[in-house]
Amino acid sequence: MPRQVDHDARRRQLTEALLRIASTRGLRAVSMREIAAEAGVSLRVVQYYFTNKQALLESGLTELGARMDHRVKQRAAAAGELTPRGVFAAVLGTILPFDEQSTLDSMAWTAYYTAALTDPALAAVGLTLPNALENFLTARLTAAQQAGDIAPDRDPRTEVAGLLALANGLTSSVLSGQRSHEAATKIIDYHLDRLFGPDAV
Amino acid sequence: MPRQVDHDARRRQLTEALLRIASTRGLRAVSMREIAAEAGVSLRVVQYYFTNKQALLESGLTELGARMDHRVKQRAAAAGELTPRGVFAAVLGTILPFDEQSTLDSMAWTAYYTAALTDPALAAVGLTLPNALENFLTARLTAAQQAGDIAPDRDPRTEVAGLLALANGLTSSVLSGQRSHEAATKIIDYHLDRLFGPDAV
DNA sequence: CGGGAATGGATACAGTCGTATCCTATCAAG
DNA sequence: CTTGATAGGATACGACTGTATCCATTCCCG
Repeated sequence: MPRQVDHDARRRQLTEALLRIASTRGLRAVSMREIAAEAGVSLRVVQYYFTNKQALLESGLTELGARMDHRVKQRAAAAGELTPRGVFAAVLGTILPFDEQSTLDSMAWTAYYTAALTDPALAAVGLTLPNALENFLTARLTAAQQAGDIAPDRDPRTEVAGLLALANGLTSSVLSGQRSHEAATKIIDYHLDRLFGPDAV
Repeated sequence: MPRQVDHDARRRQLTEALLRIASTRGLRAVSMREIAAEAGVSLRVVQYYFTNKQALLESGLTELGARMDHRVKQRAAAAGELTPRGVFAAVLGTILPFDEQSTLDSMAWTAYYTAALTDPALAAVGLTLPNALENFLTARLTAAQQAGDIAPDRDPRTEVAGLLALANGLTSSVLSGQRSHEAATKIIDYHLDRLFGPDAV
């Protein structure tokens, strides 16, 4: 066995095992031993690379945020030159679970969100991405308004808050099987139509 | 000690203790012994009135649904004669946490919702109320459309789905402290204005 | 080439969990 | 007054939890 080990890779491996458990069986099924089994290592290894279970949990949340961030950028890049409406469609469309992996991540995200309601340490880590998203979109919408792309009587921050809440609520209903991904996308498109006007691209 | 005991009252007492724990410390903090301590009884009593922890959990979810149902009717009654818009304002306003008790219940509801994602038994119990709400509001909106209260090109079910998702998403952000109750109410009112027209009561 | 750090296997510890069992009061009915 | 069901206190069980410790490798560096 080598003495030199890529610690970051090891930690990533364990974090991914953690997220796999959390997204399929819930955060309550996450234990040190379960992570070890899922990652195919011994319990000692999990202890070796993470001082605490708490540290492990926070690492999982950070990884989830990074994945979401990466997905948004990937979507935006695939769409090429983006109109203001295109930016919103990309971001909100990325919040919705649209393939198996993003569905699993949304499950894990929901589990973390709930845990954060009664665990301040997780709340601090978990709120950074949503807040950043809201600020980013608000800035974009304010610029779009100054460019005349949306009506001047709209309040950008209120609009963005509503759209993000809508996307989150729709994610919930898609995860619980109440609605399909397509139905949720239609509802978002419908609201974007109302905001940007029906003939905006 | 009497031999005759009101079993329903006993079960309600225990269920309320369970919900108090779930809403303040999360479902993960709910154990048979914690419920006993919270209710001021012995562990044996909890076992005596509920065969399982699972039965206890399902009872908590049922009670949460009943509370929500009761609150909606109370609000609607307080508003007296209700316009179509009034019905929507009452229902959606009741979904949002608006006082301490409803905030606690929303916390517990969120915890249950997340648990239901990986626990089919809970999902069966938990989805009945949301589905009933959606059907009820869709019927109301369809009637309002036939009466000419909303534009004929709107799809009632899509509108209702969007509004319920919005209310749920706003509830999440209020619970996590991202937004105040007033800000959330404003966003809902704003969307109701767009649906019913700004001069509807 | 030998020693000390890096890595991880094996095991132990004190708690807590859900559940089961044993046993004792209490009270309604015969 | 006695009997038997009801109600609940006390305690035990095995499984699982997070964490700590002991010990054997392996490999880099002097």
